[in-house]
Amino acid sequence: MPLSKTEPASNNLLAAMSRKEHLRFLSDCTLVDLELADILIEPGERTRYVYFPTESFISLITVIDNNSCLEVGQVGNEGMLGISLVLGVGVSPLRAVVQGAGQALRMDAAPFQREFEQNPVLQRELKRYLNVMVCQLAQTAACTHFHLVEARLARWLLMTHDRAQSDTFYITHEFLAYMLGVRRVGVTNAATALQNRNLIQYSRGNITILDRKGLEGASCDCYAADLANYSRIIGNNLAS
Amino acid sequence: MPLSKTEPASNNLLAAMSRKEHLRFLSDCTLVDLELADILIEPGERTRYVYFPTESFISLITVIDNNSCLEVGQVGNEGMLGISLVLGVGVSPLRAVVQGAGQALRMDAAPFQREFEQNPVLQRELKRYLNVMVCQLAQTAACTHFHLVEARLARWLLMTHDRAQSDTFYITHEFLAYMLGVRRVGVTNAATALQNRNLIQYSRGNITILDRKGLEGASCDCYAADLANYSRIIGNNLAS
DNA sequence: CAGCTTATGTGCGTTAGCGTCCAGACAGTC
DNA sequence: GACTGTCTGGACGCTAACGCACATAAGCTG
Repeated sequence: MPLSKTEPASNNLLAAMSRKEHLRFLSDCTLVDLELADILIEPGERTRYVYFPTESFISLITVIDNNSCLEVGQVGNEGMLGISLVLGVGVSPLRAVVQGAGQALRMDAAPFQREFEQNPVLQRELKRYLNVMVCQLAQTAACTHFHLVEARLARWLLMTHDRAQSDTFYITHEFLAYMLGVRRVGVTNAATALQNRNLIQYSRGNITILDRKGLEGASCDCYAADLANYSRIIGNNLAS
Repeated sequence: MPLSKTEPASNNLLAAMSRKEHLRFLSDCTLVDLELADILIEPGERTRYVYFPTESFISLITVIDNNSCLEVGQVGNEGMLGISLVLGVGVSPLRAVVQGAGQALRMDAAPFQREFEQNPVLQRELKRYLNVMVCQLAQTAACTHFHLVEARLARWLLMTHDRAQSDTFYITHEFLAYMLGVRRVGVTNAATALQNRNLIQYSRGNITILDRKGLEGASCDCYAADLANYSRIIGNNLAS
């Protein structure tokens, strides 16, 4: 599918390029629709495509002991899936699952690598972005270990809210449990607590953020730390 | 201190360079002695030096909530401290603490970046190494969350054994607790269990690995997974 | 509207790890 | 040989999260 001319699909990583570079880059991209729960890559698989979400967003998940899962990162229109190609490595260590349906720009790995080699602006952006991911990974490792499920859930909701481009999104407790690496019941309890405080409202998978400020208070500081890292390294305004 | 001519100090990342490149690289390095428990950098500080351990090794630690700590990586003679310079970012997200005293090659950040720009072999090595670190970070995040202290301790001992170049090294339970993000008593219990199984022997901080194979059995699979990642990406033989 | 599937809520007993305190035990020092 | 600081071991009650099983409830399908 050629890139639609009517859609002003945007991804922050590409925004810094000159108009000319940007157009050339887009000419190698395909605009695809990502569907909820699609698995874009599994650990150990070769990276065939890179994705630049425009409306969609993606969870990066570590799989351990053959079944336990833990989300260790998210990719929205601020980022890119397949970043390890920047390091010349074409095998993913993580599972990537579509968390929010929508469009994304997709490019084959080979042209992406060629483009990356010869585009200093893109290099700068992607290297910084990768650094942000590394910081988030470290933060998440500690957060997952030290913080209570309720605070971690609040953080997750905030991160997702930033990427969902909407106050409402679809995610069941079951799936959330799989992201946070806890029991479904643990999520239900934490979610009930947040709902009782009128911070969120949910029903059968449809979650609405009612009180963002309140959620920020309920979240651990990791959310704020991530944002601070992002703006220090990339220097823009992901925060609403 | 100029580089001693008698010491065949070696670091795996530099080994792939040609002899000429290697010598030029070393001419910009200083051979330094790292002392146990030295803090080489704190989160948020600028990277003034990069270090290539030859005999020494270093722990990378996430600091969260102003006091909680968690080790998320180790740097021995297979690696480098200051790797984020590869991404053009000169601020460390982590604390780096000397875990094993000994020598390391140190270089100022500026000449390192110049050298990196113009040395494709070094680029390839360091990019791959960074990829290994990212994989380990993700692995550690999940391991820390899902695995029991005893298994995590065994993993830590194995990782350290690989880098200590000796069956005996110095680390108190107190310090170990700080690495693993648990109570000192938690470490004592786990260590006692391992000692009772004749896998290790310790006294007042001096730990000796008695039965490496046994330790591998007591460890979670994360140790093996890390090794597999390392050899897949870098392709050498860190494993004993 | 009947029946099914999916999502959420509740209620057990169990457990790993926590925070805290204190007791022993070893090693170096005066 | 007594003193002191450091390291290790054990005990206490506490709590977050676990595993499991079952009960409601909301939407979809026929």
